[in-house]
Amino acid sequence: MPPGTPRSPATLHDVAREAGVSLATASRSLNGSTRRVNEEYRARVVAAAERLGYIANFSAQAIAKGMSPTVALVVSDIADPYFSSIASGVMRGADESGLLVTMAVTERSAARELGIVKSLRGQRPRVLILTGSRFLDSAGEEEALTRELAAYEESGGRVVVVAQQSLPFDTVQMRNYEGARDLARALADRGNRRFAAITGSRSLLTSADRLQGFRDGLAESGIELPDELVVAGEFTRDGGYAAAGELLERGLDGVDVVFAVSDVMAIGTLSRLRDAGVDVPGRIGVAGFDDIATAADVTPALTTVRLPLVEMGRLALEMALREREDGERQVRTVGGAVLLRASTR
Amino acid sequence: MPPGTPRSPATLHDVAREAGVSLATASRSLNGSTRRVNEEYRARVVAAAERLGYIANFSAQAIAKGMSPTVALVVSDIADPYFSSIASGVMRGADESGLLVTMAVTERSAARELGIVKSLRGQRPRVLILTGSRFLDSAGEEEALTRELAAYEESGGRVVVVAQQSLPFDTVQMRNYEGARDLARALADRGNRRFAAITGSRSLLTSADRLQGFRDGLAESGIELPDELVVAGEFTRDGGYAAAGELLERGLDGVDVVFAVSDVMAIGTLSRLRDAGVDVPGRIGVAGFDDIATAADVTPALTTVRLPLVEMGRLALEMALREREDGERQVRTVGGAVLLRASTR
DNA sequence: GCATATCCGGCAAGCGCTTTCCTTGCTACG
DNA sequence: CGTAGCAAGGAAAGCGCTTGCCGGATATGC
Repeated sequence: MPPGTPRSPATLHDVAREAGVSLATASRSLNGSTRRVNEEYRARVVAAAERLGYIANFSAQAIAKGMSPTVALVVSDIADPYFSSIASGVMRGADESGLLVTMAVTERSAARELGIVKSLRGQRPRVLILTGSRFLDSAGEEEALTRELAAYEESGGRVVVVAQQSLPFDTVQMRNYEGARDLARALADRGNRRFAAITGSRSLLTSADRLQGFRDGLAESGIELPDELVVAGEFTRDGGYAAAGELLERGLDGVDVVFAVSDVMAIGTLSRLRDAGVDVPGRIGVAGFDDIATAADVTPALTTVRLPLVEMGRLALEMALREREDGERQVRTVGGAVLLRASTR
Repeated sequence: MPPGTPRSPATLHDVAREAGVSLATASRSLNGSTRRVNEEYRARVVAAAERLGYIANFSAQAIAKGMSPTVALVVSDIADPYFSSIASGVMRGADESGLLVTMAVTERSAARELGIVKSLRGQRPRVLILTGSRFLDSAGEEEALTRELAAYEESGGRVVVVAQQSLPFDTVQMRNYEGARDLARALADRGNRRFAAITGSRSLLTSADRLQGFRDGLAESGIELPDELVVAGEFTRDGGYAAAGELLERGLDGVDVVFAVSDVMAIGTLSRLRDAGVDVPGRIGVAGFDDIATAADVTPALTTVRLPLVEMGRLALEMALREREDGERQVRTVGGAVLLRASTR
């Protein structure tokens, strides 16, 4: 055999031969089974496996068992701290359960999301976790996605969606509306009177809910959020930066606080205001939503609504792994805690 | 069949039957092959697949081909923006090449890293990308890891390590030493004279290189970095925060700039100083390394050394996918550009 | 002491694909 | 018109593993 020829890794077959037992016994010894195997054999097999550096071929196991020990995770953008925190929770949980995580990125496109789900299904993962907001206006894709996910569950998989109440599957849901409303109340209580808002695309559910909550919270104090002071941008740092610029052009005189529907956007806003030489919170305050890790580290520290992102990821996985009681859809809701920090007064 | 029975997804077999062709023809039509198949048949197969919602079973393909169309990515911590940026680049590249990404987290433990690599090998991925710094003092694990990786390459896989010059595999390397040296020069040129430093664990290669580069850069201007002003902490935001506290206790009088060996640590430092009421950069400046996304968004904006993180991830994957010319080890080096921002004077 | 139950190896049949090899039906050429 | 050459479909042999079933050996009951 010429050097450089891929020497394939030891197979179970090799191990069985080396240990002088049958394939079946080797399999049962190494990879778990309901059946017990005599300790003496077991030891021999384990030793042989060790000697040969045997590592079970997941694909083969997957195919023999009809399902692979992996969880598929779909996020909008892994570089976004919101998603990377959730992913972190999922991965930690997966590790504890001996599952591999395969991840894919939608780049916030409903079409890509659908394609990704289809291709992930090719893996026959045990669990599929979907995070990232639904769009109000992508009904076509959404229906196709629902069909795809339903078919996947039908074939024995489990899907959990994080933060998208609109899909008929197990859900980890966050109180977007309530959190934003509480934030508005807290801000109003502190004497802030005029507000502006920066939202994601109007069709983004999460964004819309938060905005509505904020609006309603203000309304309780008789405060109105004027439409001309609500500007939409991409649901990213740069989107926040750009939207803040737009707001600046429209004139922010007399506005006490700008509410951005996510921390990432709020941080963009903060930067835009800083670049314009606007003092925060002296001249104007900024508030966000999510409490991503850096929210506490920007200056001034960002007022926001804390979401337990890492735990949400973990929770999603737990729900997926739990035996379903009675075919009922599970919905777990996590709340947000208002965190008043230095970026508002 | 009672409802709720997992109805397994359509197999290639089903498609072949539906289309009235053989398994072989169906396979060749759908999943690519060197052999051509008559257009009429092809169309029939494709139509049948569409009708049945057929999705190829990756595991089965993997097992038949001996290798699965996935790239395994190992990072220290996905919630860390440094890693999530690299991961983002890898995932984008993978998507373009039709590969799935499976990811695992070492939590900065060499032992866990080894375990993870072993378990990932079970997937028989085409590519394995390792990011995260090596440790100087984990020789045992490192040797075992090298053996494991070598065996993996032997069996046809490709490994690329990012930022760890010490492993004998294809490498995307960054100029840690030079970047830090250039930063030191730039800072000294601007008239800064007294420095302190915050590093990761002393045994962390990346950290050590950056510190040494910084030292040597200062030395060119005849400036010394006193040992008592170098404090080590965890390679995280909290580590930076804690280390800065330690530095504060030791007394920072007269120090012009604190250099933290990573932006994440620098941001912790910034927060610690802010909490202590120390004006940055008025009383003291802070500099980091990496240029993670938020570096520009903290206030004051962080002086740092820019590394093209996303591109590094993408590059790593490209290298792995490129045919190896002649068994030679490839090393690609990316440089860092000094970015003087508001956090230093 | 015999029948029955229990334990545990091993055999072999898959799991869903790819790919080699065989076969058939053409085209091309002398 | 005969034969070599080629294109393309199909049969079947795996790929590495799990697991239902069989059967020999040992334990248990009357």
